[in-house]
Amino acid sequence: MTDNVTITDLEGAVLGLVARDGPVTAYAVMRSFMRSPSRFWSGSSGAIYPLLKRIKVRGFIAGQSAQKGNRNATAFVLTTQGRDALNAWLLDADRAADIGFDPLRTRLYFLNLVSTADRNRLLDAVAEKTLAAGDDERWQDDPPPDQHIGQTWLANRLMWLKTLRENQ
Amino acid sequence: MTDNVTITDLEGAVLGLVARDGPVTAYAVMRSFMRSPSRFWSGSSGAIYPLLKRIKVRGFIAGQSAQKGNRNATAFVLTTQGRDALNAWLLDADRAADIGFDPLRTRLYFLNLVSTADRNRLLDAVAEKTLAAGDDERWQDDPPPDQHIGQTWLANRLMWLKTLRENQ
DNA sequence: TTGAGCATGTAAGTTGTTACATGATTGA
DNA sequence: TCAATCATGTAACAACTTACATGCTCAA
Repeated sequence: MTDNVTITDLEGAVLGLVARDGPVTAYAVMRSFMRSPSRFWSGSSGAIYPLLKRIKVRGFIAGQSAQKGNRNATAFVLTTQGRDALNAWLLDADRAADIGFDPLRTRLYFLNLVSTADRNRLLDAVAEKTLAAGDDERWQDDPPPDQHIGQTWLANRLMWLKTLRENQ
Repeated sequence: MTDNVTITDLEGAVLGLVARDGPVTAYAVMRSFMRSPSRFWSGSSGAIYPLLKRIKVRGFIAGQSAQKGNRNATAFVLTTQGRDALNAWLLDADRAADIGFDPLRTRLYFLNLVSTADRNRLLDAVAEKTLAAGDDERWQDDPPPDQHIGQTWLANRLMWLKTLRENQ
């Protein structure tokens, strides 16, 4: 695909970070993903550095020299083409409406293979961890509008867990 | 990792299908994933066939000859080791409690980069598609206990969408 | 008899993981 | 001064996607 408009979700999220956090170094991008509470966004250097190189070649970001003390680093900024690609990804309703990957939902489809006791133990453990996640620094660190996203998501998930637990 | 206990989520879901649907052919497993409403579970033959070979080598499934008319096929069944691996994956509370990948949630973190009008248009479009998904055959096909999972999930998601839309 | 769908794969390429390497900087 | 962490990568490997190939079966 030499499409030059289609990007992956990881690439979209990276462009979003570059757009939002201004000139950012590769390391800063990496840390942002590592701080994510989701394992899906591992943010390993082996994923981020080649990705950055990739989207730079495609013309979505540009590197500018960013001296920090005695050592020179490269900070990335969004280009006009990058802005277009980001917008297209961001407002793609088809992709945004997808149900994605949910490790609990996936397991639920097979959970009648274990005893009711095991099933309930799992649901209770997940509920406890979800509740505890609200106090996790990774959810607390975000600035106000972002923090709201995480908190409403968690609150909603707890409601779903309650529904699942009640309906046997 | 020659761990022989750790499996990926796709491998776990495949083991779950084999356990639940009894002796199944590779093609039947593939179709199950293709019927999934989530793009995450693409179920391409290039993913399923090598995976099946992989977990057979690891001793999690066994193939038995399943004649179908004039043509001979292989149907897979779960082994005792496969059952152990499935159980470990299924009841792993740490992994089950992860928030996974949510294409809407991911976009929300960057949605203040676009106009309020664009943001609202996206949320409305996603809400509409989510509502329509409930009538989708892929959500309707499932047998009673499974269908319930999908329907409560969708209902809950609509509530979250309403919350997001109301809070500006 | 022919096209749709059943059924089973493989090859090439892309993307990601894990693990390693290297060196600078900084606070205790 | 020394450990942590900043900072930037790469190499080997694993897993997945896309595209293709092949042949069977069955209903119209």
